[in-house]
Amino acid sequence: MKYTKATNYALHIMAYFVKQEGTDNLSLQPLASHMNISPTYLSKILTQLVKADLIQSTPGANGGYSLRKTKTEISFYDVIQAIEGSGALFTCEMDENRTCQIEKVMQDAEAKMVNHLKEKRLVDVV
Amino acid sequence: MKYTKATNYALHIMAYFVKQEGTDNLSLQPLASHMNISPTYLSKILTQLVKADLIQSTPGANGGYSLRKTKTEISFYDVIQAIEGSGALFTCEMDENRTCQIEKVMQDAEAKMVNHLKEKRLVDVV
DNA sequence: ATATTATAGACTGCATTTGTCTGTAATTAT
DNA sequence: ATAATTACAGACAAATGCAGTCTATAATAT
Repeated sequence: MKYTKATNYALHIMAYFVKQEGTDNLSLQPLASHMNISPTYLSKILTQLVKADLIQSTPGANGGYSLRKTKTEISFYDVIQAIEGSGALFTCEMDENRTCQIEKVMQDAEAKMVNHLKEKRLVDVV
Repeated sequence: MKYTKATNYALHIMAYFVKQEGTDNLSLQPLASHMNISPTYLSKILTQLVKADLIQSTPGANGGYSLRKTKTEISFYDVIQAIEGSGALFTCEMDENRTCQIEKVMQDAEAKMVNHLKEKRLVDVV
């Protein structure tokens, strides 16, 4: 059980946006070189971040990507959720009808982690 | 990102051991029927729990499986670790040399969850 | 010895992740 | 208008990991 590589990329991408704050839009090609992944694959990750409304894209010459919210507004959880989706870490496969005590404990544990990820913002890593 | 079904089974198996406390060894076939999975697959899960020293097995007639520690000693984390291994939830794929701030935040978040799972014992679910 | 139990490892099928390839759409500069 | 520049979308393929089966082997009690 582990977060995907795509999530790893997404977090680093977002951190990079923060570092480049104030400069022009970042466009796909240079960003791909910097991240050392192929432009088309990077594009798919960026599109997910766009759909989650964390960054915005503008096509055409002088276009590119830029942050949509401030670095204090965007939490780690926002970025992770944009890539991983919002599925629960554990869902009981048995006892589907009555409430499962095991599931309850697991959900409490997950909540502890999620709270931390919601509190941590992009600004905290730069 | 989600815990595997095997982990789900393992937690339920361990809870069942607690419920059956004081009775004879549980053997594979009946346990498989109760869990509604195939004996061979169940066997693989149980073997992992044996290797993690959470249960013990005795072959031969009247053999079977039984708890190795008390229900107050065995934590959720012990069981999960037995199946999932002890890998980190997030490891930075970049910045392998210098310390990665993103990784640090993720590890802190994971620690919050792990602490909860270490505090919760089998006895808490029955 | 024989029945009963667990153990080990090879193997298959399936789902997901990680990419690539190709083409399309939108915007801007000239 | 047209060309250059940019992002977007979807089909596709390879690799990985998970779920589960099959078959054979080892250990123990009676």
